[in-house]
Amino acid sequence: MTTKSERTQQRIIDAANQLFYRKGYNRTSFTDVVDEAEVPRGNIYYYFKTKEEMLRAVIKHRMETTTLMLSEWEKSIKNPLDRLERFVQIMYDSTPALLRSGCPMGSLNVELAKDQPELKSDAKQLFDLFQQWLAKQFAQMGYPEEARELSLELLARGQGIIVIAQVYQDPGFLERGTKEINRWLENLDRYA
Amino acid sequence: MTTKSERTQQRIIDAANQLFYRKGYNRTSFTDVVDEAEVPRGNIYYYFKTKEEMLRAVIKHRMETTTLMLSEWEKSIKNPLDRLERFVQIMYDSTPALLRSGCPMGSLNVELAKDQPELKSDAKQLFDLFQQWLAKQFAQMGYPEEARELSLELLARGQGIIVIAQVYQDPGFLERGTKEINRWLENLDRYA
DNA sequence: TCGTGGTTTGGATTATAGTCCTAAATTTTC
DNA sequence: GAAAATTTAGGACTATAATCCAAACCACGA
Repeated sequence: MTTKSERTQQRIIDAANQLFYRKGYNRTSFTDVVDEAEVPRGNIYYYFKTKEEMLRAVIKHRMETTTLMLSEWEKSIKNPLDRLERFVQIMYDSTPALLRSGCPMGSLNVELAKDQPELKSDAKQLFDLFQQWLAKQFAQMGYPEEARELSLELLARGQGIIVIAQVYQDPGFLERGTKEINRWLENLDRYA
Repeated sequence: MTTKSERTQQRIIDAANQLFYRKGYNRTSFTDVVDEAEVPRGNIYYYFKTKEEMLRAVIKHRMETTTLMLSEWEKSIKNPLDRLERFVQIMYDSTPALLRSGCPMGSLNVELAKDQPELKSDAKQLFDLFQQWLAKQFAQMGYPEEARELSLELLARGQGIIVIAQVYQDPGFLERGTKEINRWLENLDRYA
């Protein structure tokens, strides 16, 4: 059972998570978070002394939900190809959000890579998490040597497609892009 | 011959251009620009009343230098394949800057796409400029129908590679990525 | 019941950002 | 070379951000 205080903290994290995604980390103010979470102004400092602390909590939260998601995929999907395609599918499923705010992981990293090295290294963990999971799938598919490189290539393809789809507000590009990735994955699987 | 005032304005634009790239638009303050350009605090407002105006001037400046660069490539390089590969080469040549601050065009668009729609549409022009030039080359190469799609795909590949190379601080990934793009372009050319 | 630690408030405080103003200096124009 | 326009210069002003504080509140065990 969760205490009221825990629930408040979670509300703050959820609000910050959303705002950091929609507005970016630097353009999100404490006031924004306080309003969104419906927490009285001063109270937020009881939970997070600084904005950086808040970001770390948000990243931790994303790490947890992502870890859960990936392990569920691993449990419910037996075939590595299908798992990789499941990954591609969340891209497609998230079209509206991606067109509006870009990739939550990519845009955060791009933002923090500018001049905020400590925070950047925190955000990078999110990439690591996906990268390692993807590499595992490629390895199981029959590419143990190339697994890391293939996982990076898959991530790069995803990032590129999302950036362009967002710039041109073009859901079709995202759709064609994900289909093309699937073709590539299926070929890899076939000739493994 | 340029007047002193014109040179001052240019110094401001250059300083802002660099800072927007290195620190991002939102995290760059007037104070930063003033310091970098070595212009007295109040003077900058004689040239740019608002920060947005300054960004627009920076984008205009980038548009001009890019236009010049592309038209010079067009003049000095006859073959569309070679022109496309010249484009890929600036990516490779810019490795240190890309690892530090990402793609100047991509990161600006990603930043402004969050919640700053008017500025975003200005930044998009930079993509349009490259996109149209690239499409022209693909058309000349023998793909008039697919030119736009191919140009978007080339841009997407570039963006993806840069993001991943930056996240992992991996110049090798950038090098392998650009080589792979060249292979792709050469195949397109061969079977046009 | 009381008190003590955790929690809640809202406003106060400080820093920084963006913007404006006005007077002096300089350049341009006649 | 004087008047007019442009440019310089530094500080003042306002808004907004992050952060802090101290009093009030509440829950629960002694």
